[in-house]
Amino acid sequence: MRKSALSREEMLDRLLEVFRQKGFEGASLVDLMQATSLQKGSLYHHFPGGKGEMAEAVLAHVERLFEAMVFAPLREATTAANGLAAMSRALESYFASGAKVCLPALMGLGASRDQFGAAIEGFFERWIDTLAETLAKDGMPAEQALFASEQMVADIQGGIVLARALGRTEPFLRALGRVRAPTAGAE
Amino acid sequence: MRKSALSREEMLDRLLEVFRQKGFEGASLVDLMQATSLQKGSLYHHFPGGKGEMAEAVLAHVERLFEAMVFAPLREATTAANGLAAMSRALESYFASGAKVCLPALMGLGASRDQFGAAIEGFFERWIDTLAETLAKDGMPAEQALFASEQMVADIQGGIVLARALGRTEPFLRALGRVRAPTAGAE
DNA sequence: CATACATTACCGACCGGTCGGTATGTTAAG
DNA sequence: CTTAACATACCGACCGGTCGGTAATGTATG
Repeated sequence: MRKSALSREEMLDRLLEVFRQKGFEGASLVDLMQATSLQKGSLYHHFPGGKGEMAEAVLAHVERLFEAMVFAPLREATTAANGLAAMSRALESYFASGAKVCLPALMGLGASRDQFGAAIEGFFERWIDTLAETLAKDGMPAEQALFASEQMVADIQGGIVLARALGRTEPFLRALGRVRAPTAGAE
Repeated sequence: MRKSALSREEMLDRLLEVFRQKGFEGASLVDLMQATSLQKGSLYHHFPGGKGEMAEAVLAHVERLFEAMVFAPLREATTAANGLAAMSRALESYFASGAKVCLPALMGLGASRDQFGAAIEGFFERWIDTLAETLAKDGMPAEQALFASEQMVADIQGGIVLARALGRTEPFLRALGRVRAPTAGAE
């Protein structure tokens, strides 16, 4: 068997970057070829289902990344404050302080939601649930923890929207600050 | 002069709906033709600049809609609570309880940001500024009002992201509830 | 009132280019 | 010498955009 020039992880990383910058509809095969340094036939060798399969694989890749960078630290944290701090740190680097976009959010807003709804839904459900379990470590009642988690994720996603729209990173960084802060948040 | 079958407002409304559902890249001229019941040549008669000019006009249209439905009520409100309630009501209907998307946000996240950055930035800046002025009516210091406004808009936008991603309207409705609630929010 | 004319809305065929996708190799490592 | 990785030539469909033309309306003129 001939060895692959690019590991599958590396491939998914590069494809992810294209989808993040251009969205599903906006990303052309030429874009994906250039990003991976692969010709069309080679791309279809790895992803016989074409662009759709690439996006599906990339979404699963994003969920794995989050599992390692965000969800696991949340679960392993002994206190809610520690977990929130770890999440905040991870998000700041993954989203490049708000300059880069959340692919599941972008695809959820657009028409690609129809095709990839399950993966998108799973991603956010897992994020919110894991976060709620972390908040419950401080004794917060389950229902309240769920609402507070939903609010945090909404605040973060809105922070990304504003950061991108305004061309400034501060709205995102302030949203992260609110997540870390013990005072603000749910009543 | 021949009278137009569709008023320009009606035209922009229908184009807006297409861009909201498919995004800028995803909306094809055929889609836009079907939505307006106009042939290609007619569309180019009204928008010589093509799809780009249509999107530009639609963004301006959205800002006018918000001016009438959201900004004006905010300015005219005598108390912050009244203004927030009016905004909340307007947003719930405009976003169809979270089922429909915010076009400036969608375009800001995608690649179309490069082309329409100014309009997108203006929209959100105006929203946040108008909201901050409303909060200042209750005596909130200017800087704090600006941060609180930014948080509210972020929370709402995040609510839309989550509502779309999860296929449920509740995350958006709860975000609106937080905006209306006097207790929660900025510390 | 009639009619000529300018103006504008609208139409649909057509353009070159790019789209996503496929079929058929060629290369190289086990 | 099999098999996976990679490459290339090619396809029909669709893309955004252009263009020559037609139909309907307002206005100026007689």
